[in-house]
Amino acid sequence: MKKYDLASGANDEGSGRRRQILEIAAQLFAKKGYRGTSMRDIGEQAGVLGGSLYHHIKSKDALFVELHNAALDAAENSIAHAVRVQDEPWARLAAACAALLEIQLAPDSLTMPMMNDFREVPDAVREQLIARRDRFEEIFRSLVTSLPLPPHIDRSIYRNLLLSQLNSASDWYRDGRLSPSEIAAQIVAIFRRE
Amino acid sequence: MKKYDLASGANDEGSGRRRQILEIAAQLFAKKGYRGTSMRDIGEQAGVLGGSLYHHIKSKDALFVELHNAALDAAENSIAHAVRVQDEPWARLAAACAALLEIQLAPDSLTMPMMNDFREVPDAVREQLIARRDRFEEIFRSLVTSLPLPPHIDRSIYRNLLLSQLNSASDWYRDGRLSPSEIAAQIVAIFRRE
DNA sequence: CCTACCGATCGGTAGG
DNA sequence: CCTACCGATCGGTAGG
Repeated sequence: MKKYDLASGANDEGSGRRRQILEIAAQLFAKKGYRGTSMRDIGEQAGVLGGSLYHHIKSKDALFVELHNAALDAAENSIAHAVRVQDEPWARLAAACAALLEIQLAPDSLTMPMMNDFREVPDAVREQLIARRDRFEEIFRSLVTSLPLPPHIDRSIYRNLLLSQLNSASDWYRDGRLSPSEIAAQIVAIFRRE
Repeated sequence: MKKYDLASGANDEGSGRRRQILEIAAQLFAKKGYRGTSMRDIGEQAGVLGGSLYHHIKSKDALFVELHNAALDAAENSIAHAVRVQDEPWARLAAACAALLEIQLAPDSLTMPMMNDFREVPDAVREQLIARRDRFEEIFRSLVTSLPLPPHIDRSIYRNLLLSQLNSASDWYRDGRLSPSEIAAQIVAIFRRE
């Protein structure tokens, strides 16, 4: 328990510093990727040398996994809350998409690096990431199952297409034009096919 | 001219070897990413030491850019050919999607690494990649412009969604179940909204 | 294509 | 949190 609880801890002084470091790391990982971000980069942003970070974290790998899990935890909570107040299947899906996109597209958020760049990560890390992501995707499996879709639509493909849509939105999104929830509305309008 | 012509060259002996190295590099970059692939990795697959590769290529950066451009050249050619025999706007889009997916999902192809992991690449490389990709996307801009879409659909968003769909298909695609063209049909069925 | 090497950078640690 | 360092690995090169 509280394995991925970034907000609080037994020791408030140490935890504030730790959380600050996690936020910096999340931003750098999101911007430069796992391999493109060195511990010295993170230290520089935090105002310390790279080696000093190891007082707060165990390893670069563990840091990355923790951030990834925290992001998915936050997304799950936000989605569960958004879906709870909706009854109609399409409305539930729309609420989930908007909640996820809101998190994915938030700048400077702890929850940004829900990454797809599983390629550049060590094997041991990738296994953990994939296991967590698979659990996360269960939410969408269930939401898609409830949808009244024509029989010629493959729901497995449909779900994967929808998820990759939501995950890669940050690749092309530039804020100013449309808000995350407007993007979500466009996605659902397409996927709703009406 | 013939800057990205991987198939032929003035010297057939040297070119065969070079092409082999490019194919190996493409597979490794696609699997492990730019930073996750070392010149020594590529050399190992080719049966030589890393340093020996520099007889055939100028630098890792140049190699990566060349592969990326070659992939987009091949995709453009394939798409242009597939679209040419179609008249109806939706049929043209469907043909383009199928052609692109066929390339994206082909295993062990030179043309695989049409990547999204622009994050982990040096700035100078990323600029070239993005410039080439923007040119590539013009095809889809034109295809989407011709589509009879309801007015509440934003065509810019629509195009980005479609492209990110096609680009990230390789993340979740597992062959055996559906063929690339069947995936393309599913995508178009959704985006066609009918 | 290899030997032999370069300067740089990496994740991480000991000891204070 | 720093100093000082480790072994490993990186892209790349000279010279043959």
